Amino acid sequence: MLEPERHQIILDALKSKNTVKLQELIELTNSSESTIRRDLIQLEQGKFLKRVHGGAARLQGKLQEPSMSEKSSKNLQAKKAIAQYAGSLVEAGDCIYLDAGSTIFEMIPFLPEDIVVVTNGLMHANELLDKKIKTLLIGGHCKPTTKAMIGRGALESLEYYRFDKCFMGANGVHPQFGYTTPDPEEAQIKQKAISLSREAFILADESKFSEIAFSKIADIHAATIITNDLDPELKEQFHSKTNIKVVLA
Amino acid sequence: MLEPERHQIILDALKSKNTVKLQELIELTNSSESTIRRDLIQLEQGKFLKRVHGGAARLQGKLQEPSMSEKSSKNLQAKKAIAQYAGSLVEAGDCIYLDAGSTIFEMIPFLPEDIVVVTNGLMHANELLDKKIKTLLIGGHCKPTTKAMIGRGALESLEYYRFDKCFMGANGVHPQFGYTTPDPEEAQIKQKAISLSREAFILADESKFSEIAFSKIADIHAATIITNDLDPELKEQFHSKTNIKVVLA
DNA sequence: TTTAAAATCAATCATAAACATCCATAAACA
DNA sequence: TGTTTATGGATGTTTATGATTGATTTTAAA
Repeated sequence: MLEPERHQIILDALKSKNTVKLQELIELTNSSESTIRRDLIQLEQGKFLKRVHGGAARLQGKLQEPSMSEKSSKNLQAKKAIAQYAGSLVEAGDCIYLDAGSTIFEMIPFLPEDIVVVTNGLMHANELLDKKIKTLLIGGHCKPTTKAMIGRGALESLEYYRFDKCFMGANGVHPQFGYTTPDPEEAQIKQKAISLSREAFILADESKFSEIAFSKIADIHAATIITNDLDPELKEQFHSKTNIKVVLA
Repeated sequence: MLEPERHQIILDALKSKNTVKLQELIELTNSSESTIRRDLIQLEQGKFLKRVHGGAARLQGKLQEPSMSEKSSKNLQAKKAIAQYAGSLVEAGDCIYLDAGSTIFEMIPFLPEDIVVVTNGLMHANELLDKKIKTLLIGGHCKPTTKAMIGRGALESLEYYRFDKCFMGANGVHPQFGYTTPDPEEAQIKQKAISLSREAFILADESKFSEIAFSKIADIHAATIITNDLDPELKEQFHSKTNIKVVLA
């Protein structure tokens, strides 16, 4: 078994639980104790986990802000369905904003070619260019974890644009403040982009969102949530109490 | 079996899984161990995959650069020597500008960590982030071919910055207008960045540049050309007629 | 709290696999 | 024809791995 394979198995094991025992990893990978130990040392040096007596523990920081590659392996099926539906909403000639995030990333294959896209996602811009789509990237400071453009420069760059539609990942909505993004700078960008757009769409690939979670967005702007599996009762609550529409992909 | 065919098989194998063993590739392609090894070295240089002990692994940030990777490995050798020298000129604490281009791209591994980099290259920003370097990307329109940021927005983004040093690719110098970049917008960015920098360095990986080619830059700003193999006579002409310095890597 | 047993750890070593390098051959090229 | 290029094999060298050793930590009983 190759080293990256083992490392992936170890990291995957830490996704479901907070800690993992050395013996478990030995069985999972069919490797010797020595090898696992060496792997753990490497992964700890790379700041992927913390070694503890008897095994390894997940890092706190990584949990709050999972990287795009980790997220993209999860729920890919549901994500794609939602992304495809969202992509179908974009019409030729549109000028749209795409938020930096793994769910939005999945939209790109389903976009029509004859549009203009503004984004703050480095990876997104790269993918869009490969799809021959006219792409503008807002400037600013690059966030290492999510490869998203943030900061004062990014906010100012946004000022120049107006969008027909904007598409946001749902993970950025906070119950109290309107966003769950750990980074307030990234949240600012989201909010600004929504305010510059005629229509706002939020892609929720996991149905574990609550009514209150979106209330702040509703205050700011009319928005539509696109999801795949929503409790009908919750959906009714949305309709009656907020100006947020909910559609199923 | 032809080389492009093998390369495609290798890359296809990595599409379905994260890693592939050398032995698998030998069977898949009916080639020898040596050949596969050479292929993997090439593909790694082209940033298509990462070589690991026992085989190859898919790159995490799946940013691929078909335009840059097609360069021959010969040029790459000379390019790296120049890039390494250029990188050694950067000191901790510097704020530098990196032009979008394959030569400049090679500098990145040789940069110290404790610096701030502003760039207009999408791929450059991605690579810099992976090297834990604080990175700012100027906004604007993304050019599909070179993945460079250009246009009005990019120019305006630049206004905010001042650089200790800037590094430019030599292919952008025009005999008459000072630049050979086919795209005048890209040339504008170069010129602007140079004017914002205390020192300007031009990396010439091919010695087929002429005196006149740099005259316009000399008019604008003092600059240093870094190259590997320069005709001594030509070098003398530079010294006597322009304010451009020439150094060998 | 002290002590002993068990578990886990770090360090070392031998081995087999993988590696880079070199060289010979054959094909493509000029 | 001579030259370059791609390939496959042979070579020592390096690396990853698993086992072994003794040191350290945890656990639990006295």
